[in-house]
Amino acid sequence: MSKIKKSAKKQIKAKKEKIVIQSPKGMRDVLPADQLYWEKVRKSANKIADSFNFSRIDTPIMESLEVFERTGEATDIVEKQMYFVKAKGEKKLVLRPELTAPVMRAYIQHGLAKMPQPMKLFYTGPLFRYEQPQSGRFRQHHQAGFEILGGAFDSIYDALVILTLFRLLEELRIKNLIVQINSIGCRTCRPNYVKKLQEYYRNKKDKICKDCRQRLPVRPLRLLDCKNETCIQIKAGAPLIIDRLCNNCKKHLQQVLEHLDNLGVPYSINPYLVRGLDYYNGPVFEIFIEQAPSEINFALASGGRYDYLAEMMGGGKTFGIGGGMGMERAIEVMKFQQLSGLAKGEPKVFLVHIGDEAKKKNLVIFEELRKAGIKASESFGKESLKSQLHSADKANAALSLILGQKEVFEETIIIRNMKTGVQETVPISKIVDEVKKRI
RNA sequence: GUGCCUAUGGUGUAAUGGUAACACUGGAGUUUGUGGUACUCUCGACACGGGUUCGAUUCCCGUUAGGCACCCCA
Repeated sequence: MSKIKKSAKKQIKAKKEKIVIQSPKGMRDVLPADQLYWEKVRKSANKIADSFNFSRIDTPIMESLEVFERTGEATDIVEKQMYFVKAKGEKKLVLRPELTAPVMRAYIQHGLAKMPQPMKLFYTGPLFRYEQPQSGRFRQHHQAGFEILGGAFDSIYDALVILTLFRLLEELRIKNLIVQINSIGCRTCRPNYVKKLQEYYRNKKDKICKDCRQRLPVRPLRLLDCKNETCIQIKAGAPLIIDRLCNNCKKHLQQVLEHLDNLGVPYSINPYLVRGLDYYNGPVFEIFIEQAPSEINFALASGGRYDYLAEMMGGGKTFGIGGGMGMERAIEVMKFQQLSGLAKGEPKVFLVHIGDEAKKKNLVIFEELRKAGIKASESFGKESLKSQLHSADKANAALSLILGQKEVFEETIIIRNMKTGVQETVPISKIVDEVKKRI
C-alpha cells in the first residue's frame, strides 16, 4: 500500500520538478541597476588612459597554456586556478587568469618593440580564476590595467603607473586612498635574502605552523604573510628584504618614493607586501583604503615591475612595469562610500496617447524626436491616460506630449509641463521645435 | 581544495510538523480625456533532490548558490 502511494507521489513530483538555472559560481550578472557604476568605471578608465597617453590593447580571453606556464615558477594562479577549455584540436587553451602575460605575448608576437618605446598600453576586460568566491573575490572579474613596456629602465615609469592607477581611483571619487609599497629585489639580491630568511627560520621550524613549514623551502616569502599568531610573533624578528636590497634595487625604490613625494601621492612602506605572481621584481605596490572597514578591506589595485618576463616568454630583454585595478572591487567601494553624481540622463519627454490612431502617430513622433536628438520615453503598452501619466511621473519626465483623438484630427498635440501642470496645444508639424524651446 | 554559517515573492522581513503573513515594488482601478497624496483590488515565494513522517517550508542528508575563515588574490 505504501509502495503504491510512494510511486504515485513520485509521479506527481516528477511533474512538478523544477528547473533552476543559475549563473555559475563566482560569476555574476550585471543588471541594469548596476550599469551606472560600470559605465562610470569604463568611462573613467578610458579618460585616464587617454590623458596619460596610454593606447588601448585588447587580447583574447583565451590563450594557449604556454603563455602562463612560462611566466615563472609555479604559483597558485597558474598552477591551481586556471580554467582549461576543451577544444577539438591541438593546443590546450585556458581562460586568461591575468592580463600582463597576454599583453606581453602580443607585444612579442607583433614586434611592438619596433615601435617608438616605451609602449604604454591600457586594457579593460574579464579574467578568470578558479577559487572560492567571497565578497570582493570572484571567479570572473574585470580589471583595468596599464603597462609600460620597453624603453629605458627608469623609476619614472614605476611612478607613472602608480600615479595613473591612483588617479583613476580618484576619478571614481574613492576617498582615503593609500599606496602600499615594497621592493622584492632582483635576481641579485633576492636569492641572498631568501637564504637569510630560511636561515632565520631554520631553528624555529618547530614553532611555526604546518603550512609555513611546508612553504619554507618553496615559497619562503609567503611566511611573512602568515596570519597564524605564533607565526606573526616569529616573523617580527625575521629579516626584511627591504633592509637587504642590493644597491641598485635600494636606489630604484628610493627614486620611486621620491617621485611619489613630488607628486603628492600618499604611500606607506609595507615590508611584508609580496606579489602573487612570480615574475615580479623590484618595487611592488598595492592601493588600499586607509583604515578600511572589513567590507572593503582589500587591494583595489596592484602591480609591479616584471623585467624578466619577456625573456621567460621567449622575447628579447624588455623592461616592463604595470598594474591593474579590480573593477568589481572599485565599484564595491563606490557603493560603500555612497558616491553620488552617477545619475543617468533621464528622458525629458514622455509620449502619451489616447486611442489607437494616436498611438500609431506617437510612434512616428517618437522617431522624429529621436532623429532631432531628443530622447523620449513612452508606455505604448498602456492605454489609460492616468496610468500613462503615472509612468511619465515615474520616469521623471519634464514634459508629457499628449495626443488624443481630437488632437489627431486637428493635427495638434498637447505639451504638458509636468512640474507646473501648464498645458499648451501646438501643431504636430512644429513639435520638434516646440519641445526644444521648452527643454 | 578544507572548515563553519546561511537559503521564504523582484526587494526587505514574519510565522508554522498539517502548503505561508506584512511592507515596498510591479499591474489594474476609484464613472466618462490628466500624474505626484489617499483608498481598493491584483500578480508574485518556502533554492533543488532525497530521507524520516499519516503529513515537511519547518527535522535529517546530499546538491547548488551566497557569506566568513584558511589557501590565494584585483
